[in-house]
Amino acid sequence: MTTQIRLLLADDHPIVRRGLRAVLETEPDFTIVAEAATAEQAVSAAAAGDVDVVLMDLQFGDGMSGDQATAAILAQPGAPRVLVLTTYDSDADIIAAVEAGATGYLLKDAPPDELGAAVRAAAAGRSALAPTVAARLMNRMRSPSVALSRREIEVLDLVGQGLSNHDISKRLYLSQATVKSHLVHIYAKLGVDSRTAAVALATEHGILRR
Amino acid sequence: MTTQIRLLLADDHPIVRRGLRAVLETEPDFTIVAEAATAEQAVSAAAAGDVDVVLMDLQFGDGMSGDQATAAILAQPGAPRVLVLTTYDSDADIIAAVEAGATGYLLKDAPPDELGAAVRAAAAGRSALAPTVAARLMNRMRSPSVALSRREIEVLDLVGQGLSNHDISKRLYLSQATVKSHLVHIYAKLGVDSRTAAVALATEHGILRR
DNA sequence: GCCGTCATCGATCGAAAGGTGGAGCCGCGG
DNA sequence: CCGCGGCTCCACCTTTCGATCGATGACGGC
Repeated sequence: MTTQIRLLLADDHPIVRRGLRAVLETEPDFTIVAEAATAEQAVSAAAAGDVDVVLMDLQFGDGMSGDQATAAILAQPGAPRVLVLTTYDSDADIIAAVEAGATGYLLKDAPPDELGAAVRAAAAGRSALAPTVAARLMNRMRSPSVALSRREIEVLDLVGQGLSNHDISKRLYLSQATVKSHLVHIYAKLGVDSRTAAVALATEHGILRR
Repeated sequence: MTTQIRLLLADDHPIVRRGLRAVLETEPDFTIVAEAATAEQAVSAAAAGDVDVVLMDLQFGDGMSGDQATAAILAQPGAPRVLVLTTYDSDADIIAAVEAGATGYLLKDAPPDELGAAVRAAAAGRSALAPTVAARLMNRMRSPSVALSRREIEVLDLVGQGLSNHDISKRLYLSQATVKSHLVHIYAKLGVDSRTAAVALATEHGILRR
């Protein structure tokens, strides 16, 4: 017989927690030891120690985000595995979660049996990725990793807010020449030739927050 | 004693349906008569007739959207009430649902007891709005409703994808003059003076999809 | 010390975008 | 019927942006 897998559910939606509980409790080898409605609660519950796998949502209403909580949990000795379970699959979310050390990444529209399989995989240290997520990761590996510098992101963010070069130069205490220079570098790195295209691509790739 | 309230759950996430079922079945006067995993299923299930309240998600993976399904359901004689239950609260989603004739609008992070109260309110024909949703509606009433025409939205959408005026004119089989003309009107309606600012504002207000 | 990256600034020039004003067509409703 | 709003187009002008050169200093790794 297999050993029991002890689970922690971290999601800010009570309804989702109830649904997960209903789905997972039908499996005899799963035990739900705790629930967390905030990322902070998840971190302290995981620190208590008697957890094998954390089912972690990425979006919490306020406070710490799911990927931050994931990193905090995994930073502790004897940390459990973290299986990210979220509604949508933006590039930024995925890479943030993977970088934080998540063992797997599932979407909430996954069928229940797939969920159980992913939990067992995570408990065994194997990674479980939803197909669309895997595809996105491959995509990211193939494309030359677009690494903008901090300053460039700062400029591009203001561009995305609709500011002109002149506005940006005042906001950042720069000359317009510098702003333009940053933009030239940004365009080169992203392979585009206009501010709107740069913003569109950066948003799509999760470099910018909406 | 009160009469039974017959419910239809429409959500593409199995986990959410399980959670809703778990939460709502504890109420003695609720009966869940059907579930729907797509908007189309929801429409046909509601057409069957033995439903009082539909709990409707707005985001479905593909096919018909929740607000379209809401409109389709309410178009039929003897239609049930539709209570929208969704994860997030963009302006566009809210107005689309309200215009489609939804009786109430709840967020999934609502506590379970609030959900029960909203269902009873909907069954009685009273409307139930989450506080943040109500606030947004008030906000929209106050601010001059920024109604862009279909063509203007089409143009603005392409602008948001990073296309130049020339690209847009070719894509829509227009002259650049026409594109510029649409943009001038867009800027006037939104109170901005650049394409990036227009895209930023429109995205923020939910006029554009990300 | 040298090299690469980042950040800063400058000048110039053509292209794109924005501002202004006008015009014709069509459908819908008072 | 006639006005109004949406959609289409045109011309002219100003401003902004992007492209292409260039340059300097700071910082860190090899």
